Amino acid sequence: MSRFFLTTAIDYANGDPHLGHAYEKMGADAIARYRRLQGDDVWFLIGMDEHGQKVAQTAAEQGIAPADLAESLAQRFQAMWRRLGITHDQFIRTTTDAHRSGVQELIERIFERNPDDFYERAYSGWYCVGCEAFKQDAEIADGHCVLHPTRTLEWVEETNWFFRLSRYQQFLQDLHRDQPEFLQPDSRRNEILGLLEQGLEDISASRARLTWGVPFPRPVSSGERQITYVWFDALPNYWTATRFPDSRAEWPAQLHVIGKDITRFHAVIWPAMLEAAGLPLPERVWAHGFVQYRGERFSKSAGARLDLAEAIDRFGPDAFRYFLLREVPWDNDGNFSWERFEERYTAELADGLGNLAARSLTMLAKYRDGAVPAGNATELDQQGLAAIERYVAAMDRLDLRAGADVAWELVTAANLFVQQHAPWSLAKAGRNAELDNVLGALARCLYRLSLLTSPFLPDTSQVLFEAVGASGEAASARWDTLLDPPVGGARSSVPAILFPKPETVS
RNA sequence: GGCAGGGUAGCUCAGCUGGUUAGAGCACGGCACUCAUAAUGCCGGGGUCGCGGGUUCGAGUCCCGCCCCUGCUACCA
Repeated sequence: MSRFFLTTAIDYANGDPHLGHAYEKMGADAIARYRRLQGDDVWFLIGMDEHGQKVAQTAAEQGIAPADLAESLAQRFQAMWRRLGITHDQFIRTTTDAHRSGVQELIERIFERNPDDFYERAYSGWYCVGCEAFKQDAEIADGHCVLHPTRTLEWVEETNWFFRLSRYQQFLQDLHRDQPEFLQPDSRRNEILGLLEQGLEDISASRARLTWGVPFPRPVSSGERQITYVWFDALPNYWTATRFPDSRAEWPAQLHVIGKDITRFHAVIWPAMLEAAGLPLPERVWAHGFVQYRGERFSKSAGARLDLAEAIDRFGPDAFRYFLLREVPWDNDGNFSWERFEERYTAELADGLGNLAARSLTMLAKYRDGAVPAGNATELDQQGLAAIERYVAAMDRLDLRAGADVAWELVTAANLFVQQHAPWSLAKAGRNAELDNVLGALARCLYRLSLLTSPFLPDTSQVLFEAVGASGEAASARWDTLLDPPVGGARSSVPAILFPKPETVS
């Protein structure tokens, strides 16, 4: 049994959870569930980034304290993750004392081990008083902040702490060249290699004008105390999480699941920080793509057009998880559309897995009164074992879609198996031994499917598991039971329809 | 602009080092079956493989040019 510590990006406490947030959590959760099935000792970390000027501003607009805004959003995010069946073990919040002290400790470690890595330097730029933040060229139009066109931008200089990121260029180039598995998929790795070719600039580690964040542990030479800038506040959460009193996480993490937009921070800045602090690097960073809606990326505004809670309610959390993980490739962008959702729901869930379960379990009830016969191994068992191998290969390389594909190929194989053996004919002819073989094989196949589908359809998986007469939790079943599912002699039952057709619903 | 990756059936995509009539799933049309959520199985229609050249006995697969799409091009979480 090996440890598997995985994380997702912490979500910014500046708005409600939307499809983009949910997609990442569902994918990471599928991986967590798969690793547990494999017998790993999993620790799954999720959380929220609650500092920064935007949070302070949004809170001010709402007339509440930043801490209250963070608290209310943390509740909303956690409620959403419960609704989706996300099985995280820890929910970190960057405003907690443990995180704040952890950040300061990490910074001190760098000061101690590599004193030259932090230095004071003037940072200058166009400062918008309305935003209380420095603006980049892209955010400036006609010499004014695009969000506050009536205000005047000021050219401001401040002295703050810088981190000597440039010193780690060679280290990072070696890392990405020698360990291609560190950052996946390859498309993202290539981008980072290209970026590194251009050379690295040092980055701010503190800011004078920030108000809402972790105090930087050392003052600048003028004596002023500043606030830790985003990189050194947010990224360390993966490490500080392991130091919470109630955490069983152990550094380093095996996997960071992130969105492709923050690849650079995780593939460049974070490894450099860890190296500077003398800490081991995470084993792997996976940058997933985005779910698009009518060709546009999900964001706060797009979230308003597709309400996440309503989308989940339409077919339920299992179907929602399944659809997104099967429709959107985990290494690239994909599209969300109700048309595709309905197609997949009908073809794959209702007519595919759902109907296979219904016909198999009904025949067990009708012909054997629910007593699952042992029977001999059949070609369906062979196909099941072959599917398991391909499933493991796909899931181990984090190809969630391919993993689901394998499970549904087994569904197709089982339907063909039923058609070819026509159990109804065997029953009429009184060919009982043959009928036992067929029904036993179907029960074992459903057992296998219940485990293979559990990362995608956790609730349905459990229903299926119990329906074939297995006892306990599908989620904690031993993986080796897939070789010879322990259902012979068990009592099966016919559950309610797993995936009702839309017209049946209303 | 530079770098990277793509443009293959209505849709989503496979097609390794060039080689028999270009494949899968979904959708669509017909047939069979009845255990099942009119579900399942079988058969079938459907593609100038972005455009134009070139190399070759032979190119979706290699080379050149062009068109289009996507990503990256650092202080946004």
